[in-house]
Order: sequence, then structure tokens, then C-alpha cells
Amino acid sequence: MANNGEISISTSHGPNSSHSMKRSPSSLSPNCTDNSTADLLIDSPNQPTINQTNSNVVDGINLDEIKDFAKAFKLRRLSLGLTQTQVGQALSVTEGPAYSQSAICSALASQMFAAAQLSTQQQAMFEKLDITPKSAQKIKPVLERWMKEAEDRYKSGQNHLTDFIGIEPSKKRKRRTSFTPQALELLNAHFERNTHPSGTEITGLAHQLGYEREVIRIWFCNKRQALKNTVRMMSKGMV
Amino acid sequence: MANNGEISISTSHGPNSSHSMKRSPSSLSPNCTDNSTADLLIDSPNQPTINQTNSNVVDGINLDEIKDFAKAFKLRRLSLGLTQTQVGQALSVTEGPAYSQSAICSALASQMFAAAQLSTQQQAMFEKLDITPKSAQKIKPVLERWMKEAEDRYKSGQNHLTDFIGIEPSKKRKRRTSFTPQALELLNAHFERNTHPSGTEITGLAHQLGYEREVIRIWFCNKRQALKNTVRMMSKGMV
DNA sequence: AGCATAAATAATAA
DNA sequence: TTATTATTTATGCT
Repeated sequence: MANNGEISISTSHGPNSSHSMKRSPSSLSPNCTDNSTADLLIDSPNQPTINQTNSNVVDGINLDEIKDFAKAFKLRRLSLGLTQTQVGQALSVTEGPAYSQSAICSALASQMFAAAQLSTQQQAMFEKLDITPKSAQKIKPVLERWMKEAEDRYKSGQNHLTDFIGIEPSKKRKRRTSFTPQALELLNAHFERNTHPSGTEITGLAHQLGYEREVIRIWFCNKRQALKNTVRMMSKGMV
Repeated sequence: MANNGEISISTSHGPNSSHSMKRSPSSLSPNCTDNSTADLLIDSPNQPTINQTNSNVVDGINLDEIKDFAKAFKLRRLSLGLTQTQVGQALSVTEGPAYSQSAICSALASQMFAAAQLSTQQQAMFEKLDITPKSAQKIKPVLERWMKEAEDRYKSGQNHLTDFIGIEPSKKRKRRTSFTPQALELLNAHFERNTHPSGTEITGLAHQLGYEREVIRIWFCNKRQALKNTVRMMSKGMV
């Protein structure tokens, strides 16, 4: 490895130009290395002729706004003497697993900022970068909040940063359970009768099948979701 | 998990999947079926005993028919070398902006198929969502139309598919990497200790061995798969 | 020319 | 929405 930098936007040709939209796994190279300075090149040198008009809106999200935020964020981060890595790690602690793992680093800052620089025409690239405009927007408040707190701590002299920095993300995702065909059969049967089983029912099923209650609960959630998707799609088609 | 899938067709054996990557030969013929018959046997394994005579009709709509359509649709899709994703993307272009792209994929065929299996008891659910089974029937033409156009383009040689599928034609498969014995030794050692290395570990291994992170990740996926297969076979006394 | 398995796609739990 | 499992495809090697 050792290749690529924080932002590998330009690697279009990459042999692993996977797919348009595969839910691409974490191909994000998390060189969350501490090259503190290596950073989001916000003033990207060869910025690809972003659309000059002030809009640059994708999916109803103003990318310019995000870009501006990115700049501000960088300044504040640097003024606190923090690396991207540190921010990422800290976030994984305060914000939970969502931002944990290797994805943090790249998704968190560099990718987001990079993404913010893309013109609408380049939206496709978002997918390659594993970040969608939506994600970018979603993460913004999180960063804002955290940074605010960090500054507060800094100002108050107590550098507690180290307390929540450098801890490993840990907190990993639960292992995906796999249901036996028999279990699925029973679950589906129940679902057909009642898509919203009561707590007692869920507990009963869980016990009966030997799965954790929570797992069963989630199964119903997902199942309902699937059904809803179906319906939505259908309604779409009939417009 | 056992069954399911978009539509589980019992693929006899013919590995001649004219598939993806290369726009292969002209023969659109879906190899698979010598017994052509558009209505390939839908072996619904554990279909909730819907009485055939009644043919699973809801609001005067034959759900079995929809199910059949779903199946045929998959065949045609595959014969064009399209992925679910691609169809979904294309549809979202022609039919309007729309679904979270990830949902499209699954919603497209499999869910529809699943929906077709819904029993009458679930009709209530549909209504609650302001949609009736009738809607199910309405999406059919949309898919049919689109698929027809796609096929026409395909036949006429002009591969305009790429025009409304936002992807470039080529997209070649990544070159199969080969691991050095040394690398394999290390990987296997790790695997023995932990079949589910964390993201950090994967990154570490990748770096240490000089392979792409993604490659290492996949290796573990496949390895787990292999292990599972082995176990399964052993339990059947086949090994 | 077949096999082992890396890579890609589909399904689905979290 | 993301990450992992399940299934399929096809390549590199013998």
C-alpha cells in the first residue's frame, strides 16, 4: 500500500474502478496516518472547473456550502493542533460505531471535503468516493458539534482531548446472524399474519427459535422495510 | 436465505452465461432454457399454500402472473448482461429521480417477486399504505416497456444502453491477484486466530504484505466462505 | 480442460 | 445506509 494519499480523487482510471453504484465496501484506504499536515487540499490546485455559478446543488444539497464548511473546519482543526486522524478517532468514541473503523478517516474529512468540491457533473464520482452528497450533509452537524466541544475544552485549558483520543474505535458491529430456513419459514408465516408482532410475541418467537429477542425484532423491522420498498416502487410505477 | 433470490431458477448446469462484461455473442437466447416456456417453473418451495385453483388472486389481479413476470424479467435482464443495479439506475433516469439507489436494486425484482407471493391477508397492509394490489399490476408495463426498448437497442447493435445507463461499457474485471506463499502463510495464520479481522487489522495486513486493502478484505470473505463450505461438507460426510 | 479461488453481484442483517 | 453473507462468474494456473 503506501500508495495514494488522503484523497485519491483523480484516480479515475484505477483498475479497480469498480462499479457505478455497488455498495462499495470499504475500499477507502484509511491511511489515517498521522501525517498531520497532509490534509484535505481544500484549495485544490487543479480544481476541475467547478461550475462557476453559485449554485452547485446536488440532490438539493448545496455543495458550496459544504465546501465552505470544510474550509472553516480545517482552520479550526489546525488551530487546535489536531490531525484528521485524531478527530476521526475521537468521533468514533463520542458518536459511536457509525464513524468508527477505517472508514472514519477518509469518509470523515478528506472524502467529504473532496466531495464538496465536485461539480454536479461529477456527481458520479461520489460513489467512487464512497460518499454521497447526502452523507456529506449528514455528517456536517456531527463535525460541527464535536468541534465546538473541542474548542470549549481547549479554551477552558483542560486538554481532555487525549482522553478521548487514541482510544481504539472498538465497538464493532454485531456479527450478522443467519437464520435457518426453518426459522425463516416460521417468521414469514408470522409476518403474514401480523407484520407488527407485540413485544410478547417477539419474545415468544425468539425463545421458540433460539435467537435473541433483539434479532427477531430487527428481523421484523427489516421485513417491514422490504415490504414498504416494494410498495413504494409499485406506486412509483403506476404514476 | 436458502432460497429466495430474485428468482431462483434451477439453473441446470449450462455455464454458458452470456454475461456482463463482454457484450458477448449475438445469441440473446437465454441459454438456460431449452424448455423455453416463458413460464419457467417457479418452484416456490415453501409458498404458503395458496390454493392454485384460486390462483392467488387479489382484487382481480393474478399475483401469480406477476410472479411469472418477475421471473421472465430476470431472464431478459440477464440475457442483456445487465445487473439489477444497472436496470435500477436506468429506470431512475427514465422514470424519474427517485429511489435511494441502493434500494432500487433490491426493490427492483426480488421484492416485486416477493410481493407477488403476498397472501390475501396482507391486502390490508397494502391499503394502509395507500396502495392496492392493483398497483402491482401497473408497474409491469413500465418494466416491460423499458426492457423492450433495451432489447431493441441491443438487437439493433447500437449499444445505447450505456447512454441511459450511466456507466461506461467496458468496466473490466479486476485482474485476479495471486498471493505469494509467504503472504498466504501470514494470512492463514491470521485467519486461524481470527476469521473476522477488524478493519484496522485488515489495513495492517494489507500494508504489511503490500496488497490493496480491499484485496485482503475479500480474501477473508472468501476464506470464510471456503471454511463454511468445508464444514458443511464434512457434516454431510462428503469430504 | 479442470480446478481452486479471486472478484463481482445479489440479498439482507444491523 | 452500511456492512456482511450468499451466490455466481471467470481467471490464473497446472
